[in-house]
Order: sequence, then C-alpha cells, then structure tokens
Amino acid sequence: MSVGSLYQYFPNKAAILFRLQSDEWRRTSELLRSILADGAKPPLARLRALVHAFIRSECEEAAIRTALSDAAPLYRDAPEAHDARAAGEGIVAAFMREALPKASDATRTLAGELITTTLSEVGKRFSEMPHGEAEIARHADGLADMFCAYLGELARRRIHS
Amino acid sequence: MSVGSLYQYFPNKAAILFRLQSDEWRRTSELLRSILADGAKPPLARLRALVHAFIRSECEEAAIRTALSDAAPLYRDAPEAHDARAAGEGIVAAFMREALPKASDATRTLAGELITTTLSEVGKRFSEMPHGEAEIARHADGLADMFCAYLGELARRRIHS
DNA sequence: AGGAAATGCGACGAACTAGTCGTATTTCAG
DNA sequence: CTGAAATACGACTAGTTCGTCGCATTTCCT
Repeated sequence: MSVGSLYQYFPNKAAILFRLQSDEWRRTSELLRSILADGAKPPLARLRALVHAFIRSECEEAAIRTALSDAAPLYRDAPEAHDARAAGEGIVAAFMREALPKASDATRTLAGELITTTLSEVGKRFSEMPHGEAEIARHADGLADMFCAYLGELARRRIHS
Repeated sequence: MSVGSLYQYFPNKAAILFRLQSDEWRRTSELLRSILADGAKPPLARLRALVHAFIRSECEEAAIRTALSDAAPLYRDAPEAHDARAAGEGIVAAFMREALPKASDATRTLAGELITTTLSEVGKRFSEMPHGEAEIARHADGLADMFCAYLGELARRRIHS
C-alpha cells in the first residue's frame, strides 16, 4: 500500500489512525457483548472470562496497539471516540444490573466505569511491556480477582476503610 | 526561558522531558513513602488516603501531566525510568507485607503490582478528562473500595470465580 | 482490441521541529 | 570601574513528516 493510495481513502493521517483505533474499539465492543451477555454462566465467571480475553487480545499485536496509543493525541478529542465509549458503556451497564441487582444506580455506574477504565488502561500497559503467556495469565487472574472481590463486597454492601 | 538557554543545561528534548517526568516520579515516591509508611493508621486506611492523595495530585496541573504522558515514547525505554519504578516498588512491598502478613510472597508481589499500575494508569486517565472536586473524590473512593475489597479478600484467602 | 475510467504509485514540495551558533546581556573579581 | 567569564538569547539550518500531483497500471465496457 503506497502513500498516495492511502490518501485517496482518507483525508489525513489522523483519519487513518482513527479508523484503525475505531476498528479496534468495535472489536472490543464485540468481545464485551459476546462474553458479558452470555446468560449461561454466572456474572462473575463471565467477568473473569472477559478479563482474560481482553488482556490476551491486548497483548497480541502489541506493536500496533502501542503505536495507536502513542498517536492518541491526534484523535483524543474526536467526537466519534466519545460515541465508541458510550456503546461499550451500555453493555457494561446491563451486566452491572445483573451482577449488582440490589445496588443503587449510582453505585452500579461508578463500579462499571471503574472496572472498564481499569481494564482498558491496565491492558494498555500490558501491551507496552512484553510478557510470557504464563505472566499474562497470572496478571489477568489477579485483575479478575480484584474485580470479583470488589463486586462481591459491593453486593454485600459492607465497604469499610 | 529561551531555547538556547534550555539547551545549555540539557543535551536534547528527551532529556528535558525526562527530567520533568523524573521530578514527578520523585514527588510520587515521596507521597507513597509519607503515606504508606505512617505506622499510626491501619493499612487499609493508609491505602485509602494514598488513593485520594494520588488522584488529587494527578488532577492538579493536568495539562503538564497530559503533555508528559504524550511524550512518553521519548523516554519509555530509558533505563532511569526502570529505576524510578523499582524505588516505588520497595515501599509498596513493605506495605504489602504489613497488609497481607499471612500471604505468600508471590501473592503479595502480584497484588502490589496490580494496585500500583492500576492507580497510576487510571490516575493518568483522570488527568486527561477534567472533573469537578466531587467527581474526583467519588471515583477515588470507588478505587479505594476496590483495592480494599481485593486486599480483604486476599487476607481471607477465599477468592472464587 | 481500443479506449476511457478508476485506482495505484512514490518522488516531490510545504510546513514544522529540534538543535546550533554568533551576538547581547549579566555577573563578578581585582 | 573595567574586562573577562558566564549566561541568555532567538534567528537560522538541517532534517523529518504530512500530504499532493502527475504518471503508470489495472479494470471494465463496447
């Protein structure tokens, strides 16, 4: 693929990168939906599966992910970026209603946001430093443990300092 | 401060940015030490205080933090970056021994790494999107809840899926 | 096959950025 | 006060990067 051909389909470099990132986001949404909405398993098992799948997918093609996140300044303020995020939030919200049926809306929203941003930000860092299969699995398990403990505690509603 | 003057003290742009980042790291280490090593309060209260202090400090001077993290590619592979990280890890390790006295070394290390990277990565994201005081406090509390729940669960050693 | 339309291409130019260098200004000892 | 050493300065240059443009190649219709 040559420079000229590329610029027949995209107005500028930002658009190219944004398109790549956008595809990435779409795939991630798909992952979210397919795992979180699977009604067969209990909620926490699904969450754990999601963490593993997500971390593993971040570590594949680590190079392109790093490049994309380095280019973030170019598309950080794009309106589509916001939309993509919103799409994911809907799926997470539905999951949270299932996982925390008795919690308040505010609690659910906060917990959902925290888990989502933690997963995506920590995932990004994983993609930046190469690991072995086993390391990845260990860390993903730890992360899942953390989320499960948090949700468990919220369900029991006895968070103390 | 002019360009020429700046380059009398630094060999190149990367060195300038790295110096700024390095100062930031030193201040963060200081924060870690001063809060986590305060033996008076119980461990989880200290952790909660740390989360609040850290998130608040990330949100101050958000502009420079964002600029620095955008420049990360310039110093990502610098050896000093690794050292700075190691310094923080020592403090965290000591704290973890206190918070999880009965856990294995592997468990403690993993939990320490997870909490550290989660805090720093999620903190970075907070600095990128402006929030009100109240929002910040709410999220910091949520994050602290998550960490406390995780450590509590590890202390009780009954993580299930 | 002939030719016209669409697509592919990469050398080139415009714009930007990091870093230098000769000059101007300040500091300070004798 | 004087002159030399240190520091400050910003116009300038070398090098890089994004995006364009004219030509080459492929596609597709008659």
